[in-house]
Amino acid sequence: MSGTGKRRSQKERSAETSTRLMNATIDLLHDRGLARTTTPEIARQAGVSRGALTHHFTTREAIISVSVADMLSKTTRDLHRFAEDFIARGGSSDEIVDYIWQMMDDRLFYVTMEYLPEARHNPDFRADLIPTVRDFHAGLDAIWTALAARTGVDPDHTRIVMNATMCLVRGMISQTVLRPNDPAYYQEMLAFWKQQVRQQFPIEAASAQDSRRKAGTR
Amino acid sequence: MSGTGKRRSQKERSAETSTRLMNATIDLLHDRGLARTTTPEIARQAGVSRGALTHHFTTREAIISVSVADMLSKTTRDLHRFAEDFIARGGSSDEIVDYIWQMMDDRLFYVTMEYLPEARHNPDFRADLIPTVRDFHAGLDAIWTALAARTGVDPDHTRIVMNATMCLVRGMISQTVLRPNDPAYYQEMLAFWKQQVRQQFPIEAASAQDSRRKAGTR
DNA sequence: CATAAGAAACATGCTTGACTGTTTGCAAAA
DNA sequence: TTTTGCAAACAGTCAAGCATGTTTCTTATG
Repeated sequence: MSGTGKRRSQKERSAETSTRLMNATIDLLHDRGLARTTTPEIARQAGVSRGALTHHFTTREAIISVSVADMLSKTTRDLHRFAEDFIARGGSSDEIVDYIWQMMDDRLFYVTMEYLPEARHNPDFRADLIPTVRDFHAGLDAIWTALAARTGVDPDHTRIVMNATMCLVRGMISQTVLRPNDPAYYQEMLAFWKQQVRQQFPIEAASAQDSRRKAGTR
Repeated sequence: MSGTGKRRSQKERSAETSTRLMNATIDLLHDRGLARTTTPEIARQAGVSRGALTHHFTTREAIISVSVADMLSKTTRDLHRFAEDFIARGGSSDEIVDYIWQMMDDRLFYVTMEYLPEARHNPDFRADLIPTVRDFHAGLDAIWTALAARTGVDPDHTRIVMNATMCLVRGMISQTVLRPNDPAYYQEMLAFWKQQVRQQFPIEAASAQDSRRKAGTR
């Protein structure tokens, strides 16, 4: 695939196998659930032997934990990129809500729903995750803090709105499980929420001229 | 416990064993998670033999499905009782938010988080649950519809606020897994949300004299 | 009302299958 | 040649489902 030639260094081989295994793990978590994400299944999905898996990851819990942390840190990188861009051009609160929804709906929270119960009952697993989750929230903070500074809104209040937004979106994605195939329902709720958030940042007309939206809302 | 060698009818025996098994199942789901809710463990927790379990429930999936449905329908009954009372005395929107939070935080959504991933990947299991969930939402509707009628707010808009409230609370409970031991955080967010909801039902100061008990729902 | 037949509730043990962690074997890179 | 990356076989565990045995209740009948 991406191999520049036939000869690859050990590091290259190792890195590619690890990556394949981690990607396979996330794919399986998303597509088939944690219970069905077994080590033989991961190896099959990654196209390597189970021996290769045990060579790179000592235990099932380890590969899952590492894969999830990897996914989260990638998402955090994206988040920081978005934050930079958002700050540079002075984006709207609507955009933030849309971005968060897209991000969470694009596998992130579905995968989260898979490991969250395990994290609740397994202290080691939970301890592994918490630092990564903290980084992720720092990325979120960067965005909302910028919005707060620009609109002169109390940062503490902004943080509440931010967290409420995250919770709302989490709950919405949860609901898709038992209420699927109803995009209009979720778009309507998002529209309502965007309006609520707008009310929290009233002076936003400052940079109203560049209200070009990338993500079309309904 | 209660029956010390007393002669009980078959139906009584059967019913008690079933109940014990279903309660044990919910307890285990909450305390140890779906993966650890095995049939031997359920039997042990219920204080009956595994044979008794297989006698009453053909398969593991069955006992879990039935137990969850039972829990949901109990919650729905409570909800209807609350609705009746709420309508009778013309309660406030704050009360609804508090009630929902209490209800969800009191095991309901923790247990839900356990089976939701399974429901996502298992169509039979999901199909079993959907009708019960629909009943539950009907109970919710009863409350909010009463509030809408009293305050003269558009029912469709009210439904959006209701659903947003449910989603918010779901997301909040999800967050408790990786952000535990911070009740102030959640109370602050609830306070914010109660204020938002209040704004949606502005005329609420009116007294509760014109609330009729019978004519409301159904 | 006594009791025996039968049904329902419950208990115990066995079989199968699958998964996890480990060890041994082997080829390619260093 | 040594080390590293990977493959394949192995051993231990445990749950799920099933089948057969045992107790408790119900009821039909004399």
